[in-house]
Amino acid sequence: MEQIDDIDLQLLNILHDNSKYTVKELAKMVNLSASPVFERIKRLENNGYIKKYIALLDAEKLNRGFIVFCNIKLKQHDRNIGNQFVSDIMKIEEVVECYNISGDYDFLMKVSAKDMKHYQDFVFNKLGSVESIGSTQSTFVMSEIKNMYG
Amino acid sequence: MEQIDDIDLQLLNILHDNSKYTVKELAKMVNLSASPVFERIKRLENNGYIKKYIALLDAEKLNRGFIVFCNIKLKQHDRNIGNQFVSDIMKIEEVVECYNISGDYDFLMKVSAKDMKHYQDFVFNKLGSVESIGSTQSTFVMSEIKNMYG
DNA sequence: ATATTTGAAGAATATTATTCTGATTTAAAA
DNA sequence: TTTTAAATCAGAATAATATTCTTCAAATAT
Repeated sequence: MEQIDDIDLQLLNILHDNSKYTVKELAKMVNLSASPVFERIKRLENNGYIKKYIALLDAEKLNRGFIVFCNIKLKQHDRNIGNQFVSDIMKIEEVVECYNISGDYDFLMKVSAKDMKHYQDFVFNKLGSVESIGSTQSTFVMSEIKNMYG
Repeated sequence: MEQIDDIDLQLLNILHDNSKYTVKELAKMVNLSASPVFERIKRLENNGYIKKYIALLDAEKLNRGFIVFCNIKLKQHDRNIGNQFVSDIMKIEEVVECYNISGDYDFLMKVSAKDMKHYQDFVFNKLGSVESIGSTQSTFVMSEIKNMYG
């Protein structure tokens, strides 16, 4: 098991916010030359500290700016129903995140839609055809205050 | 206002999942040569469809694998209290997302901690010193089912 | 039908990533 | 403390990629 030091952490924090810096720029930021920085990043990638690199898109421009947190209660709590739910949810593009949670509900989903009409259509037509769902409860996002990924 | 076509959408979807492809690789995927692909990506960046590029890190390896959704009710609903809350929350590193929501609570926060002990410490010491908070309710994530960003 | 615009391909160039070598430091062992 | 070995670094050399530029073809408008 590899150990990481303070410079590795600096690099991770920088890349988490912006992965387009050149190694030369990163080197200047952490007071090293390019080659050790390059090697450190490769090591962090190979050891799994960095999982992947992605582009963040503008949800509003892509007609996905209407965010809803949707709580789900299953009909029954056996493994088959649970697996069926997970399998169904995976195929629905509006569901961008889904968690198995504690509390009154079984799952919490983050849903990304164009607008209320689109969300209504999603609930009726998409969720409506997922047999394993017992009940749902929608919490609408009025504004995004903080997002360390966005 | 720029219009985007099907090839642009393909590029956006690819880059949203993996931004490390070379333009040559992307060109092959969308059946174009490198230069038009390069120009399309620059256009998508300049027009704001692509907001930024980031590295996704392994939360578990960085001692942040314990996820909790924390609902917040404010003491009062005036602008000062709200602004104070937002300002305070911005400084707390465990809060990775925060939304102003409809329903019984005012805000929904996604909190990222090392473990239950760390979360308890977060609630008592960090949230405990945010004066604007009236009450909280914690929903624990038992497992992550789907994450289009992770 | 002709001019104009748009978008693409391919070559040329610039920049950056990646590798390699030698030097320096650090840590451990004698 | 001295010696040895293992890491880590800097800087040069090379390879790969991004970026620019020119030309050409297709679509659209005149």
